[in-house]
Amino acid sequence: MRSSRVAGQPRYAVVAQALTEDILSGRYSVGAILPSEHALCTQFDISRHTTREALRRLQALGLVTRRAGVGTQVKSNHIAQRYVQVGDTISDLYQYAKDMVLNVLEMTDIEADADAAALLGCSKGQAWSKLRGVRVTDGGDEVVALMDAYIARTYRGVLGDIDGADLPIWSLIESRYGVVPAEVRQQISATTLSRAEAENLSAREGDPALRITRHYLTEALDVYEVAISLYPAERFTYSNTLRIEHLASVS
Amino acid sequence: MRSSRVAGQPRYAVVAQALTEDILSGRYSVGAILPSEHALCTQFDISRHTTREALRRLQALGLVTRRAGVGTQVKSNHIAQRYVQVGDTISDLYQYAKDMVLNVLEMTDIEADADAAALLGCSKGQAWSKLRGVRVTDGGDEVVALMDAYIARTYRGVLGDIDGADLPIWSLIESRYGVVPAEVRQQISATTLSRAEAENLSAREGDPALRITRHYLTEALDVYEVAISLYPAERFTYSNTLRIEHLASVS
DNA sequence: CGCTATTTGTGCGTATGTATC
DNA sequence: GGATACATACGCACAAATAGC
Repeated sequence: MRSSRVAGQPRYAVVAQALTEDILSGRYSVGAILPSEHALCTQFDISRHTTREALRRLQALGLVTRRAGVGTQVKSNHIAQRYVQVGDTISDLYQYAKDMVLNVLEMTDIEADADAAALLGCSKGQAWSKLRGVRVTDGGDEVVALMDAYIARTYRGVLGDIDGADLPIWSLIESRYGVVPAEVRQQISATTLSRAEAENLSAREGDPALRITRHYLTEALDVYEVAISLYPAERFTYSNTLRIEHLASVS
Repeated sequence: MRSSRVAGQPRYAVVAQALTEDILSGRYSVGAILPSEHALCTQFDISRHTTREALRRLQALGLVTRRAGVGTQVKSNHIAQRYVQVGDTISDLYQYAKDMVLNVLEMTDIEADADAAALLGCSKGQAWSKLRGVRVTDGGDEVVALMDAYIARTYRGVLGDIDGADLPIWSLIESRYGVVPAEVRQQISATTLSRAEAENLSAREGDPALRITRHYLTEALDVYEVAISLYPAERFTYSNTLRIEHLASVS
């Protein structure tokens, strides 16, 4: 009978380790097809069940994909170490909205001119709605941010929900249309307040401020909302935690 | 003989779906132990192999954990939608370092006083090294950022590698010590340049700037490096893309 | 403390279904 | 259709981890 363990490791782990090393070292290059399950069974003198358990590990590591009728194909020659934004789901992006409401100052329907099209990442002439508002603390006594937002005409129905809302606009769109942002692109820069911006924020012209621009994209990578927020320096700090994602080890 | 399929779905998928619904609906609450594999086998009239495949799916969704001798425990009652920082590995955090080198202005060994301990998240009196430097474009003709960095004394060996390096300090630590940041905490705020800062940056006192503070933590959540970078507003924009992570469906 | 019962983990054998070429 | 490869599914046995007596 075959010994079921080698060096205290399960047999499938030994096989997974060997195959992993072969892939990382380039002996099986990306795109190549690994030996079939049957071939691996004889090569390592193990049952098909054990072979499949080993290949399952490689799959979990993102090294291979498997398809019936084709085989096990090498997809990557390195073990990805991804960083994940922590916090339950997307709530870190809420941070600015907690205990705050958005008061709308003005709202207009627009068709994208050249400048807007460049900002929105869409073609000229597309139909959007634009709004300007301020985020104020729940009591309404302190203005935290001035926000310009662009919303694709498809989701125009949320415009009525926005004034006084304590949620971000993308969240209102999710509630009403069931559309979740598949991708969020942020840009953060420092700037100084113009005269008009300072007035809306009860601040002084020339004060330093943080500008955060967020593009919200659908699964098809179409931009459907853009929000540009302006925070006077002392009223807001953006913070962010990334945690390494440990993929299951092969050992 | 039992039919191997129901409604075109594999049997394990049917079971996984049923169990998932039971968990999401709260019939099995968080912390509860699911019926044993044997119990599920008789309950659904399936083999243990099929039961285990179904439970594997729940595990992949992050709904349960399994331990020999204990059982299958419910860990979550919702399917997480995590956002992942895109880009290969951690390279988005490189962005500021591409084609730039760090010129060290001064380096000192310190022991954390109250202020430093608060900043570093360590206890008073701990041994650190502190350095100040500027990131300049590769030609050396333009200063992009002024940086203060604190490095735990354990990794003091990298100090000699830093001057002229075109990599972030954490990367130098990784090369020399094999330590990868398990968690990175970032804080981004707007500020204005002090007189001394402006001189180092060839800018004017009072100019707006972006301040990015990053804490790098080990797996044990010990802070081992802190970097505080100051970027004059027009010289840098922080950007960031989060993408939703689709976990495998149970069906 | 050791013993036992329970539960999951590992491993083998076999058969059939489904996808691809 | 046939050959090949992975997917699903049944069965069995023993090992390892855990909890409770």
